[in-house]
Amino acid sequence: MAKRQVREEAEPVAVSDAALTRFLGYHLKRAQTVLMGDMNAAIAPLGLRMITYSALAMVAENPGLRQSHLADALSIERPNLVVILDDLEERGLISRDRVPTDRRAYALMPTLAGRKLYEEATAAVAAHEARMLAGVSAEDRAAVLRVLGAIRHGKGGEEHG
Amino acid sequence: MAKRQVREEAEPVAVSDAALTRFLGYHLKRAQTVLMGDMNAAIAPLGLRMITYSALAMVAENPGLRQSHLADALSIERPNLVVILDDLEERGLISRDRVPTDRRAYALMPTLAGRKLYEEATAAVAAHEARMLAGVSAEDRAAVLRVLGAIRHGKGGEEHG
DNA sequence: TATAATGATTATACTTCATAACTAATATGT
DNA sequence: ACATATTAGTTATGAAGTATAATCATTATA
Repeated sequence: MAKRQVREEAEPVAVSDAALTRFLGYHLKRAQTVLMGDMNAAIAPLGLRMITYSALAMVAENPGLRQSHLADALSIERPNLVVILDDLEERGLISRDRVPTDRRAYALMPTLAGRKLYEEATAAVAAHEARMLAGVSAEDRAAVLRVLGAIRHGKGGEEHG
Repeated sequence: MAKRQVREEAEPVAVSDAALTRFLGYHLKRAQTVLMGDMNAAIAPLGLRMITYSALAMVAENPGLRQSHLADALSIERPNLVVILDDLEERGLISRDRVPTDRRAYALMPTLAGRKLYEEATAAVAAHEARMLAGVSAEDRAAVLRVLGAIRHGKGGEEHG
């Protein structure tokens, strides 16, 4: 019988992305996508996504927080936060308590179940990130934080503009 | 007169995000958002977005590329690539040439205008990234590439299943 | 006290990203 | 050769993320 042409798994076909790999932004975006997807998968069993976890974490660490302040802290729009908090509230993880001194506002409070799930999720995220960074030195991690901080806080981004 | 209660610009209200800042993923996402937005703004005057630029760059550096291979290389779905290429083609930056040996496929080719715009955009992106990373040492940049590579290629992400 | 501003919400639209289904062409199996 | 399956590209469509305008209740301001 003729030697079967092995082509089973659609071999990747060499495409040079040298033009893009010279940019840190390219690596940044791709790594971010991978990490985000991985993290979401890690806490999906707990019924959380990264954005939900982030909100829960902020409430747990800043009890009494207002929604507008949380939205600012997470850099998301207020309307989009509403549905996230609706989810957390419906599942009994946080409560929206009326603020006596300002009855327009809600003081966000974690429930006992919320605190518990927050601890579990934090452990899961930490464990997963530790695995992802297992082979990375402490120096390299520190370097990454320096660089990401520089990017985020716009070194030379908008001078006198 | 009473001392005017200065509250003009909605001062940020201290919210502790210490629970999240311990995770590299948090910094990664935020830095990525900032950098992406900045880069898009940098090449917007050329009528490009990062995804359009990336596609143009790949075509310019890999003339004759097929759409499916480009989609794989950019990690986007084929249907979503179509509209990107439609845009580039309508603007005369690339052409979809029929492949004689396989009349289903298109060989993507940059036009002269496409090459020229690619050069301009590359200069703009490079200049902008250089500014963003102005204060960052070469060692730190190398460290970032190591870490992002480790994340992207899943160190310990999915062993045996 | 009338007017403006704020906190939260609703409605909505736009963008991004993914899947299913379709057409045309090529590859495969008997 | 001919039926069947596969592939390249496209179309249609839906889900998720993100942003804006408008509204209601409440608080601040002139």
